[in-house]
Amino acid sequence: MSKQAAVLTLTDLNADTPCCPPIAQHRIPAETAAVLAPAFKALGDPVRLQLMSMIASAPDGEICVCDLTPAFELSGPTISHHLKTLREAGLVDSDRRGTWVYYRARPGIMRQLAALLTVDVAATVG
Amino acid sequence: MSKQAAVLTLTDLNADTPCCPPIAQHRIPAETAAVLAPAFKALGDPVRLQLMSMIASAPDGEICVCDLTPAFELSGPTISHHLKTLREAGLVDSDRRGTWVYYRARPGIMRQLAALLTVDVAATVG
DNA sequence: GGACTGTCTTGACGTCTGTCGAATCAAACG
DNA sequence: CGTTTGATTCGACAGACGTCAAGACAGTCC
Repeated sequence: MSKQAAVLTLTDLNADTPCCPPIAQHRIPAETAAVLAPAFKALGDPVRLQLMSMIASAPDGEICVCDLTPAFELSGPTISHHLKTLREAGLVDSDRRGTWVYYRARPGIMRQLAALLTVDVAATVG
Repeated sequence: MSKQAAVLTLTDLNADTPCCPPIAQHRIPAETAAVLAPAFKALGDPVRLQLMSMIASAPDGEICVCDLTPAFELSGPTISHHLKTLREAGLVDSDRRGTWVYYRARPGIMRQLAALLTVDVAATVG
């Protein structure tokens, strides 16, 4: 209900245009924090950070789950669970083609997060 | 003990030189993920993300806890706990001057995290 | 020194998270 | 259609996390 003006959805983060200035420039509003924090949270696990890296750096822009699972000493369900977390955070997209499922990074939101952390050298005073 | 070659400490992240290429370029090793994931994790809470933003965007480069606490509808100990988390993640530094405690952002590690998330436009194929 | 203010630590409680084994779903192949 | 292979979902469990009330600590002012 009510104020939908401040509402920001994960879909918006797909865009290439930055949603917000760096946190070092302006204090971010609670609504923005509520939307972006889950994305950082998803990257806050070593396994997921590696998964994200493997997906984002895949030569063909996508990678099969069958290539991800054996890279860790974890069970299939656990990897699947982490992938679901990345998916729900809007960081990756999945796509079943025949027997195999492929994962692809969504560069838009990654750019958003990177922009948010950008520190202007001039801003660090002197 | 043993292999200290691959060990990466939080102190290293203070430097201005990037510790690693973007995750979209190369798969990051497990050791790097283990060190950087906690920093993302620390930003993975809405309250801490706002705290980090308030600290990083403070006009004087630092901000008093007494200015942070009333900005949230949370108890003092809870804010203190979140600040401790940010401190242990290497994202901020604290400094007591008289009665008040001031927090300051550490731009080095923020640059590291931003660099890690950088997505080269040319890398997104076409 | 004693009282007061501001901040941090401790202890406790409910919730969320990471992990696995077992079961289930989806597609391909006999 | 039954079997096999790959991926996800379900159920369960230990451990971590977010929160607060109460207490402890640091510094100031009288």
